[in-house]
Amino acid sequence: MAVGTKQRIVERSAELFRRQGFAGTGVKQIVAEAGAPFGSLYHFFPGGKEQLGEEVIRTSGAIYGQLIDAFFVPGADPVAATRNFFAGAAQTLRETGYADACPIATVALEVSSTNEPMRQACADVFNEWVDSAAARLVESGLTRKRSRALAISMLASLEGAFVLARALRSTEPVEVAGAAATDAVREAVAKRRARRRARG
Amino acid sequence: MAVGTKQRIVERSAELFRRQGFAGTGVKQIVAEAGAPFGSLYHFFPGGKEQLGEEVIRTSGAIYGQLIDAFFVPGADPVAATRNFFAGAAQTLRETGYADACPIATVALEVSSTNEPMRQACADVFNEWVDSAAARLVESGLTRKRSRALAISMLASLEGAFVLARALRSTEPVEVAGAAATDAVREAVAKRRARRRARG
DNA sequence: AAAATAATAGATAGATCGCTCTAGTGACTG
DNA sequence: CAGTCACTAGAGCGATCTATCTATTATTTT
Repeated sequence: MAVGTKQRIVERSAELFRRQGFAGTGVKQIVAEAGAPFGSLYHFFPGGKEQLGEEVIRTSGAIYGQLIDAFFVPGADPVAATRNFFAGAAQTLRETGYADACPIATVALEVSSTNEPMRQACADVFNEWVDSAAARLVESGLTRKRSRALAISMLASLEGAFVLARALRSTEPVEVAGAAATDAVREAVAKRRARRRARG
Repeated sequence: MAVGTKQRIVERSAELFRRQGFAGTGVKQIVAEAGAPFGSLYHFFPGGKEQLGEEVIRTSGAIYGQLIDAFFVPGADPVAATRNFFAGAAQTLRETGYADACPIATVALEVSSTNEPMRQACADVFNEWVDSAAARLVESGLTRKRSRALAISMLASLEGAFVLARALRSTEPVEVAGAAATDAVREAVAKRRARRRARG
């Protein structure tokens, strides 16, 4: 087979979950769109829909984490990275008819108060993203504390902009939030440089 | 009756939708928790679950809009308002076990690609919030353009912080995003004052 | 080649979904 | 006092939900 059945199931589920949510997506729809036999879903995921959901969150989270890493390359300018990342997110939104934004946010809000294993999976993914982005900011000379705060602030801006953009069918929130995030990174880096100059 | 059946249905639905989503909440659960007869739901909402959902979004949106207005009072300091609003949001999160954040964000992400009337309702609510907050920033001396951008940026930060906070079960994102938003408002107001001094 | 394992295939169970329907109650109104 | 209308009350319908079950076909191992 070209692409494994399990992988097709996970990929289709990821698309459907992010667009219409976890509860709003039926297993019948998943196997139908994945071109997979119904029995195969429970062969690969004995834990049923919940196990599939958790695996989809972690897989999608890892892929999106790689996307973040691709922009925030070690040694590169974090200001440009921030600007480019938000611009890319806006472009993806337009190209997919405002469907593909954050791969896990829709599910995260659904399960945070109702499903502990899946909530934990979302939390792990968010923590990985924050830690990864913060690590790059540390490399740019910011303190650990400042880097973490900036990474959280940027991610929050991005996630919130996605919520607004999808509902409003406009990329304006992503562009505005991107500009604000870029400014924040620029100022943080500039302050750090100024402090170093004063000391050195 | 102390509180009307229709109102009880809307209030319970609002709580359930924001916590477990629209698709994840059954009409049987709503009437059971509202202590309402099943038939009454379809008496008050002939359009069924979708009509109820749309009304819940608009009602909850209006209530939360009043909350925003209560902080951003005309003539008051927008910097303090921003700080206090985020602090209040963090407190509510803690007090409700990270359940009550934005009243419509969960539903907004679920329906944005699947249900046009409900998506439009969410869009209307978000636009009202932005316009309302932006109007107060204009009164603080900012340009219309700058006010709108700042309002969108603040709302995006808040919404995204809610997503992270609920999944991580921590108010850190709300506190960090609140500090960043407060800084942004302070700087915007300061710049405006500086420009006025230079001209005057 | 035989045996064991992996994956496919789909019928079907049992519960729950949103919703319709009829019947009944209680409070105003002519 | 009869009639009307808003609301209550819940049985039950067809559809759909997740999950299990048996049976069959590929693939790998011995």
